[in-house]
Amino acid sequence: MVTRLTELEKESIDYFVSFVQILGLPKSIGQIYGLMFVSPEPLAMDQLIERLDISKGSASQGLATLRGLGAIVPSSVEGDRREFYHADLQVSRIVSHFFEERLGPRLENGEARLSRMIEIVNQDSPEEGDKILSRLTALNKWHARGRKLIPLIKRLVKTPRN
Amino acid sequence: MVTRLTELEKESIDYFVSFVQILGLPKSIGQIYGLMFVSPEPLAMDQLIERLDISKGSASQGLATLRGLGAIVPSSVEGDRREFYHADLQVSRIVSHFFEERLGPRLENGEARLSRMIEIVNQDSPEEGDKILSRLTALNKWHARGRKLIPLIKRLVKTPRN
DNA sequence: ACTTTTGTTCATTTTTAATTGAACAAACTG
DNA sequence: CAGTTTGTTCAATTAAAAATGAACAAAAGT
Repeated sequence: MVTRLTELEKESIDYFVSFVQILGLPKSIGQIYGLMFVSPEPLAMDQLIERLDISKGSASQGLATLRGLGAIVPSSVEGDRREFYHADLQVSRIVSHFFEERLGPRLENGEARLSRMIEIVNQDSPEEGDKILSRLTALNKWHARGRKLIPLIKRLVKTPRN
Repeated sequence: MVTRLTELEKESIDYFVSFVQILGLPKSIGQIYGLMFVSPEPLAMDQLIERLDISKGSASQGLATLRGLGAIVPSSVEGDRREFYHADLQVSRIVSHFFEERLGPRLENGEARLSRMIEIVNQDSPEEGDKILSRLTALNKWHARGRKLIPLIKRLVKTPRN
């Protein structure tokens, strides 16, 4: 890193880097968000590039992703042509996005595959397939639970009570 | 793949490969579990190697991980020295393990880092740090929620009601 | 009109993670 | 006890993901 980062910034960056990695997002996104999170003023892309010592490409891509997540908000600065951003406190957006975009489609895809499997067992070997069928049925229940889990998590994650 | 797999096996393997990838586990683990899931008889390591066309190393490592997760159960076959395994239906184990081993430690680590950050702000800039401090406090609430979320998910995932 | 600033895109490079297979160890076999 | 079978470990290879930076485009300034 070219420009020295404060202790606070370093901590925040590390914090969010490890956070986004849980969700399988690239490190650079954590760095960007981490720096913005503790920055009182909004930041522009070239500031990120310099302070985090990342490439233009990573910065541009990272900002695009964070914008897409709603995790950062564009904010213009008087007399400056650049686009500035500040962190949106709604970390919930990132988490919600994760569950909606990542888990949701997989659940659906999984359910399709699952019915196909049940069909196969029923057609090909309805006799000896008992054991397998019960396993597949068990899996099916999992999907039902998964479907319940998502809105539940989203609610927990969104409501800022207590 | 050397030995031809049935349609059912292929579907199951694909299903679990994409499942374990959500959790960030290697593909080979999904393959192994997927094949076992639809296998009426328990399977030994060399059968996995042959049917899935994976290496000894992957098979051994994969089995070790699945054993560690409690996702497969050793079961001996009369008159055969090899170690056989069958899939444990408790998929919950895998999910629980994920939340306990992966999320838990990160939460703790995150909390430590968070208090450090709050300390830094209080020491270095108790005046102008108001904004940042409120952000950090917001984050703290997130940890509280995360802590609540884990047992909640584990309960949902474990109880086989409905 | 042309020069500069700001930002995006994407082919290449770098980094990271998973897989392989040879070497080894332990347990059985005859 | 020599040979075989079964399984683990780990250095080297391969494959997948992320980061880089040059080329390009769009808007602004002069």
